[in-house]
Amino acid sequence: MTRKKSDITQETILKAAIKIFSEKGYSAATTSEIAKEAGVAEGTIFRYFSKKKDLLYQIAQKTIDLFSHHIAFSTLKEVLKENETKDAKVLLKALIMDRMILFEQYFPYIKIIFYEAQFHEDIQAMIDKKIIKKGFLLMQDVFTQRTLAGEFKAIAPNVATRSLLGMIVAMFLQKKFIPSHYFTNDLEEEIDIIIDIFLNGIRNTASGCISVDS
Amino acid sequence: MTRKKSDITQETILKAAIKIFSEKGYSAATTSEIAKEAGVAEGTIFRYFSKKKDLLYQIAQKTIDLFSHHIAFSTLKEVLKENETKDAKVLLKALIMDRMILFEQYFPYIKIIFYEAQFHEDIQAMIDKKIIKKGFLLMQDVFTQRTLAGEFKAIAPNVATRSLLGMIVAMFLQKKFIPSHYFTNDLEEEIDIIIDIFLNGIRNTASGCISVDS
DNA sequence: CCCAAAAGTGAGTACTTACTCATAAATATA
DNA sequence: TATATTTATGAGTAAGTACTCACTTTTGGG
Repeated sequence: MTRKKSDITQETILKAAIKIFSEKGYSAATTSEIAKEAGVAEGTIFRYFSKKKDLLYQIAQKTIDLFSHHIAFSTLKEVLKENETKDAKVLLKALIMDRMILFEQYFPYIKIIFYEAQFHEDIQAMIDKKIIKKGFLLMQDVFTQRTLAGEFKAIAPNVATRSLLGMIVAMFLQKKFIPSHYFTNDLEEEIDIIIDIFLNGIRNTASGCISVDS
Repeated sequence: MTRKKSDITQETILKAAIKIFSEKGYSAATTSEIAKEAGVAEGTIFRYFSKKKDLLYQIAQKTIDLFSHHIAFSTLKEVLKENETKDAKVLLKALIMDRMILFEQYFPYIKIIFYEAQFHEDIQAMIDKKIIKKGFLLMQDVFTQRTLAGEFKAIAPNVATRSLLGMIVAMFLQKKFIPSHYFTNDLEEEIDIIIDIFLNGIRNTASGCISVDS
């Protein structure tokens, strides 16, 4: 059995809305433009979404659920489990690569919900509860575990998580918005540098610390 | 001699616009609301700014100039010079505290221009040229200098700069938007942790490296 | 092929928006 | 005080805007 026509139309409209919202922002986007992008009459939109705001909320809901349940934490957990016993360097690389793919793939979605979260407290609360908190908890487990094992210092795991995230997001945004003259051409090389900073710092250990590599 | 009345009115309108823009975003903000906030008639706005967009551009221009010339780089340079010979820890702390104060003070301005940069390529170009590039160049000097002195590793200075910035911005945004349950109550303590991560990494040096503190 | 239900349409509506302009008020000049 | 200039006003306007609804088209089962 083929999918119901109404489902297809609804999805087409949602996709068009995501495109226009992420290009112009929610407020500057118009329903007529979304209709044009979707290839339907303007009235059709309102058969599926009672208000313009409903479009935004459904996009937010969908994106957050997507991240929360199916993709984000299942692959994240997998990556974490796969590399549980491996070196921190290997674990972090797998982790970051996994996150980069997600970011890249869902960039329009992410742009919309993170921007609109500013103005809609309910969206903000959803992101906080279903993405940030969960993600942080998972990461904190990793840090706590390796701290107990003596591999990591006893640094506040939330600060460590947020710092790593900050470095990655900064890289990603630079790649997206000002890719011109700041980057090494190789993404993996750059990630390696970030991991090295995160694990070992930028201070020259030769001067004050004798490194014993395995 | 007192200031011309027209200058005062113009500034009042600009301030009102900054408030409304940063609260609702440029598109969702209305000229009638800005007029109300400024305590003037709607028509008055258009005696000083021919279009609504002119408001945005003047705000952007003003903010970028402010950052570029007067406040940002003069104090940044001062901080750098003052701490030139001191320990990296001291330098970075002075640097971050200085940036935090700026961020805090001009948060509404920053919000507006960084958000609208997405949609206005000219604003994006201005930010890139007058803030990001200049700031990065200054920071890179610091890193290059200390790398040559053997204090820092030979890590790509742009990546190092961006990583440090990413960690700070991540902290700042968390402080602004989700201050509830992630933070140690003490900001300075948190900055110390970030600097420690940045300089020494989170890996436990005791296991593979013998630290020699001064 | 028929017809009822489902899906789609787009002109129309009530409202808001950025922006104008003739007029009024405030201020400066003499 | 009288007059010229600058500054401020807010009703008015044309151009959207989100959203409605009477109507048409499409779909699928008997």
